[in-house]
Amino acid sequence: MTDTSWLNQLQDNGCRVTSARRAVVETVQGSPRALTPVEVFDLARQRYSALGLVTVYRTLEKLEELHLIQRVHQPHGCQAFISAGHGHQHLLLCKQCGQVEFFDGDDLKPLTESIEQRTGYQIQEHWLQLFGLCEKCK
Amino acid sequence: MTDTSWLNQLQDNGCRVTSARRAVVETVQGSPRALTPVEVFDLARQRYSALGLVTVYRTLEKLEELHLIQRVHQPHGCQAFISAGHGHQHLLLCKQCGQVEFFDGDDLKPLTESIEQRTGYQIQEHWLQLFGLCEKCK
DNA sequence: TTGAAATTGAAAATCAATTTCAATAATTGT
DNA sequence: ACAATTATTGAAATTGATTTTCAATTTCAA
Repeated sequence: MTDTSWLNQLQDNGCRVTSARRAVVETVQGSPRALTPVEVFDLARQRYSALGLVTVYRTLEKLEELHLIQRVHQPHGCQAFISAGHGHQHLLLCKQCGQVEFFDGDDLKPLTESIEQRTGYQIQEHWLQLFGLCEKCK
Repeated sequence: MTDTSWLNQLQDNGCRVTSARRAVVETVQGSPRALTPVEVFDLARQRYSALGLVTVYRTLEKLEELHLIQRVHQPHGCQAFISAGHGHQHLLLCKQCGQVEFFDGDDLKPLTESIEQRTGYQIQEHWLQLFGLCEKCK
């Protein structure tokens, strides 16, 4: 998915394409790591120096609504965003460099069914995240 | 694990046992749901009305350090705490009433090994959470 | 019982996130 | 191209959560 397509999607949802949004979109889109709003702000200002932090928050909110980005939960904090995976995916995070990757192929059916049996719960969703070292960092 | 034992563990780690801490400990210990600092504050003041919110934050911090409680991450927020499970466990959360349960029996080895092969990552930890409806709520 | 040291709550400070608002910029229809 | 409409902007003010500071109090070991 390219920058243009993100901007197009924003446009298709009644948003206008502006320099501020372009800067935020290009920054988040091009990052292999999850970025906090302030990190996005600092990086995106290299592209558009008049950018305000408030606009970063607002743009991230819109991008999240459109499922173009998603929040990343970590032991240290949960304010960071990464461009979203497609469909149902799980996260793989490098504890060293912060790189985020997605993987699918989760065959959790047997596990969830056994838990449903054991606990009486009706399971609707699951979150799975793996933490480790990426190829470069290990 | 009983209240006394939590207080004993605090004491063993150089802390003093006070009315404020007793109120916080008893509140968090007895809750089937994850509680935010403010929720702990409101509930614990029923036991010790002079309690201050700052002390709640400080006590929760100590209890987390001793692994007696743990933070619960949810889509809506990540500020809530629940008494910790023993050993490596996973969370099962009721989306209706907020009840938290633990389960183990995670057989994720095959999955993580396959991901290591596929991605080149060296996986060190994993987080698994299931969301659904508990027996009463479904 | 006493005295040192930890703990307390209130107030102030910090930090993140949201709201308000007048000025500006992007689109639409002409 | 142009004006009119409407969304978007950044700054400032606001809110809300968490942390720090500090003098008074409480715990506990001797």
